[in-house]
Amino acid sequence: MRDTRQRLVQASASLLQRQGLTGTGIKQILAEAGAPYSSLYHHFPGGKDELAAAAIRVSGSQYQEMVEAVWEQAPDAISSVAAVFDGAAQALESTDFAVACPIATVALEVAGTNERLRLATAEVFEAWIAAGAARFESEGIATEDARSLAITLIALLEGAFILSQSLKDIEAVHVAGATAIAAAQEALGAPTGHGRDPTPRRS
Amino acid sequence: MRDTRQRLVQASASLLQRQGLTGTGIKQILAEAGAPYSSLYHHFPGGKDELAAAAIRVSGSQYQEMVEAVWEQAPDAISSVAAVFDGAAQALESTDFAVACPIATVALEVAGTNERLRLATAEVFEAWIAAGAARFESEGIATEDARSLAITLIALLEGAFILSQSLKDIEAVHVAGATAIAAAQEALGAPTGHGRDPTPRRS
DNA sequence: TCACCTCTGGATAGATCGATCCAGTCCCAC
DNA sequence: GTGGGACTGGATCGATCTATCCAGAGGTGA
Repeated sequence: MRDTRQRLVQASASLLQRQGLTGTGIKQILAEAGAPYSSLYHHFPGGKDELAAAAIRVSGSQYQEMVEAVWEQAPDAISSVAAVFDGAAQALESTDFAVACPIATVALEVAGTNERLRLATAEVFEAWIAAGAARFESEGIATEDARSLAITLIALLEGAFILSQSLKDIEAVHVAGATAIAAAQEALGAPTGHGRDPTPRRS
Repeated sequence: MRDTRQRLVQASASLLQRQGLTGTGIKQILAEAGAPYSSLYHHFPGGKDELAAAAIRVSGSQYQEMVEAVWEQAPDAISSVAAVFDGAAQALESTDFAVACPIATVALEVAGTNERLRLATAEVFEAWIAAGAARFESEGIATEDARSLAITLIALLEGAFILSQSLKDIEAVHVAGATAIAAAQEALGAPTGHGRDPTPRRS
């Protein structure tokens, strides 16, 4: 078994997303990965922290790749924004609100308590912002506006995830998606006509 | 000491905000509150869960009151939105990014693992949404649009908190605040002139 | 004063936490 | 085949976790 390291990282990523850092025990990770203690400390001498840092970075870039794949299937930037929020809503529903942001829970947990892991989450968010900003720049939006738009969209998505997961209702994701589309349209200088119903119902 | 119960709730609220649920131990709460084990289980026979539920509800309504106080000091709705985001940014900076949303960390932690506490966080968010919607309705916005606007603003604030706390930078709160103002202006049917610089710099 | 109830004080139980340890297995180079 | 590094298996450690337990302090009403 050469992929023990990879299984440890994937098991950690999955459990961290659902239970957070302090809510996930080493034994649980080992059980899910089917690995003994010694494998963990062989591959990650730094223990839980080092494993969690790797899991954060891996799941962060996996999520980014998934979003980019969705993005590229839409014909234009506005449709891409809509597709990302629709996809997020669908993922929430089909997993009973278990699958949302892979790192948000951990990010909040470690922000004031674990500088090493805080930096790992910051790297992921900064990569997401940079990727989004690059997309919007290529649409002709000025550099600073592109960055601001990317931040706005990520904030809307993250905030909607919190509300949707707590309320067990995808309403917030749809509402935030409509706002995201409006913000993108304005930044792109598009006509003010709304592409979507701005007041979706509660599900 | 008749206020032991209250001290327990306040200590829990403070620690839960900063460390989350599983990151906060009973002993730490008792130490901060200056209370023995038996007091906790006397006032909260349900143990940690019951105490946490009380803390979530109390800190949720305290935060709501604080936001409403800021809201009412501004001359109009748009200024109120700006004041809330400015106040949030100031609170983050002055506490080294420790004080943001009182319940977001716990909300994400318990969403899929603890139904009782999930319901407590859902109550708080629903109360915030209802309060915001009522404000916007009184400004002449249609019921459903008012609710959607409230959800959008809360999502923007929560998402910006995650980014700001992880990146240790208030940029996201300022950017989200600008988007929130634009969304409120559009819902209010205001002229499309922007009240604020839409592309704030990084701090 | 005495009985009673609320609340406090702190020891302790039983489980689980992250981490360490070392013997053993596997595989590749030589 | 044989030596050696990479990796696994699992017992075990001390700390910490939540929760329970009961004796006692303090105030109140009869």
